[in-house]
Amino acid sequence: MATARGERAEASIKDVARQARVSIASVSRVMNGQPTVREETRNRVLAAVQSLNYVPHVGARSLITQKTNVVGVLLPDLHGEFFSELIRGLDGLARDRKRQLLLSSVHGEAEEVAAALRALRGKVDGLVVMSPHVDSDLLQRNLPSALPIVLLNSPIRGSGCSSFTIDSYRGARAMTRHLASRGHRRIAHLAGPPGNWDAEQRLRGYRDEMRRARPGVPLHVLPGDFTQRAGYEAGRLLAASSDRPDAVFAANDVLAIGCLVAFREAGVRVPEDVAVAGFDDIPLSSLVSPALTTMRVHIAELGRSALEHMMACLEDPKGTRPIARRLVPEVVVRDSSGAPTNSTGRSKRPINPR
Amino acid sequence: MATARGERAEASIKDVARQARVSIASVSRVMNGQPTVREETRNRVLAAVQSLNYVPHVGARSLITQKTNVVGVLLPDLHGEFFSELIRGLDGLARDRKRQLLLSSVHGEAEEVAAALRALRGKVDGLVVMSPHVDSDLLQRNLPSALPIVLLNSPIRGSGCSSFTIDSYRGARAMTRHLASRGHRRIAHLAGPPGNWDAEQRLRGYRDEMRRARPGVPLHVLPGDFTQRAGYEAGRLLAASSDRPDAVFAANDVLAIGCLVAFREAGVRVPEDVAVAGFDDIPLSSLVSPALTTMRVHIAELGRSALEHMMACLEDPKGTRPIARRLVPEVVVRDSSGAPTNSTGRSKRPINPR
DNA sequence: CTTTCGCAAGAAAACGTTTACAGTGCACTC
DNA sequence: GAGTGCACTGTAAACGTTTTCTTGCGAAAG
Repeated sequence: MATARGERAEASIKDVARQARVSIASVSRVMNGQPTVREETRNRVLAAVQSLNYVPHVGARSLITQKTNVVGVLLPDLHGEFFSELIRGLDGLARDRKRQLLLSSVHGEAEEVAAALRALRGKVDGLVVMSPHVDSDLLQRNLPSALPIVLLNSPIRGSGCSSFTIDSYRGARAMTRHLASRGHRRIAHLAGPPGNWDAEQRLRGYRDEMRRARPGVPLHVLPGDFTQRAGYEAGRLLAASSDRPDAVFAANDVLAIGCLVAFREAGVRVPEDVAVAGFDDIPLSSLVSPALTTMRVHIAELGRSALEHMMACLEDPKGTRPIARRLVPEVVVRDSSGAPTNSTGRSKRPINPR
Repeated sequence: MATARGERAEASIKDVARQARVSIASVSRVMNGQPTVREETRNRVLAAVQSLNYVPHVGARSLITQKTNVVGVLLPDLHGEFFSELIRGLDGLARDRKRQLLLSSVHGEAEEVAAALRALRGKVDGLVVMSPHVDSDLLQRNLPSALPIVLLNSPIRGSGCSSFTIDSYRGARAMTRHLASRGHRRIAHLAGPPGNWDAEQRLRGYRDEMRRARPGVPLHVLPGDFTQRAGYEAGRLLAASSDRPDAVFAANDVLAIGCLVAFREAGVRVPEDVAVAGFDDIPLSSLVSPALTTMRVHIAELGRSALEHMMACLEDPKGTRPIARRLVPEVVVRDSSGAPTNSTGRSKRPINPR
């Protein structure tokens, strides 16, 4: 009973074998529930396990079984609700499937990604990688060759890995169209960081749809970087500007919310003076006021299904072919995008039931 | 160059040794940057490494070095900003120190915790455990004996592990005092889940401070469980109730925000009709409107310093003694708790600069 | 009474590393 | 010309498992 912590090294299979007066093979068999062991032997082993407080060393086990039950997750960053939602989705499935997640976050790209990738060899059965900077070559070169990989947000063509992406281009067009349908003419785009795949798709979607729906209206693109601060700065600029646009379509929700805060502080009313829309539908978006119109991405679902596919690959490496799933987000209309042109009622939506 | 993915198994140190015509020992020496190897040999090895795309198998390495460079993190759940902030803090330090995080989340407590703990043996160098249900015995019994452990939020006395906790009791007293100082008399408490250590401390703090600051005023405790939905339900109840309290002190921010939403829907004005306060200061709290008065906990910092202490223990196992750090949260006054009794100005705070 | 079978359990190889130890060759020193 | 020391490299044990063989042995079959 008095097994005070930190007193001695962990017991190994050998210790158990010695104490139970059997071979290590038998201990192993008992631990793995193999039927081919006599009742009496099993009991002796179990008793020894109990008394020594033996716990198998999974690291050693996975060396020989070639399975770790761990999936590596490589993310560019961990700030904000987008990533926490993603992790939530990943973790949900991991837990259901009795697997664990090895988290690795990276900023510096390039060399740092390579190092992180290397540090994962032999520790994971598969990899979920989100590499928003489109450095396919780098990734391609550093990927351990035999490891199943699922890419999030940035397909690498011909790489042989599966990818789960958000159709940012179509999403951006849909949102731009929505804003236009609300009667807004001069729609500005608060862009994401240059080089980011999603950000670029969203910018392109905005451009194309503006040309189609609002031909002649000049494009208005403000630089940003997916942070609330950038949204805030842009919002201040716009609030003070002499020719304020009718609507601001931010490349993600966090930017939009920063913008919202700046507008509130400056006394600019949303949506009366200017409409605002975001992208991602992070949980926060339904809680700010005015509630944010945005593109619903089902972030947690994205993570979950990516991991699900990865597990399928793990169970049947040869039976599964790489897939490229592209999730189409949907417009979620809330208060911030203004009343419909032919109606006056504010949308009254139930709260987001998490 | 045409190293298409998935073509063959990974190269091992033996393959490199064979190709470079040296022993595996020399390869190992080169990989670990030991100086005692001739220039020419080193080059041969390096060339082989390059051509075989060799990456050392960290799993195998850690089997013999007894170091994994991974820290396990056991959390009760992953919902909400509290945990994402915590993970952010943990990950920040992990990244700085070139370590990785192995995430494991648990709900069912008891047997599930034990299983999770076992699944970690040999995969991690240390453990950060958050077990809000006060089941110290269970934890105590299942903890691998030699593993450094840091407990988050729920000290186990005499367990020999370090713990980092929030002083929820003092925090709750401070918040209750604050609400009282704002002139509120009938202060209700929206409690957290029973059995949760922090929730119970907060309830106790509320009770004690009410008795001191508002003797004679009956306590009013509503059951809850740290979810937004529970806050919402409680808010609806209160809004419809005939004797609404002057103020609601929720056991955490998420509850408070749920409550806020219910009040807004019911047309109950905050803080004019009823004040609301939360606990934790999740990032969201400064963004809702009215901005939420709450106890600032510095969640990410908590995670970061817990991990920092753990690393210190890892580097010098004998030199560090278990510590029990108790972080005292501070009142953050925002709009939701009402104007000071002797002033009318709404507090105008800068936005939370993440 | 042999042969055959099947069950239980042990021996040993394997997984991919690190590292203590033992060579090997070579330049010095006496 | 043998001993000494040094710089380098190879051998083999170890880490904690799983798993394939092998072996021992009692029972069923002939």
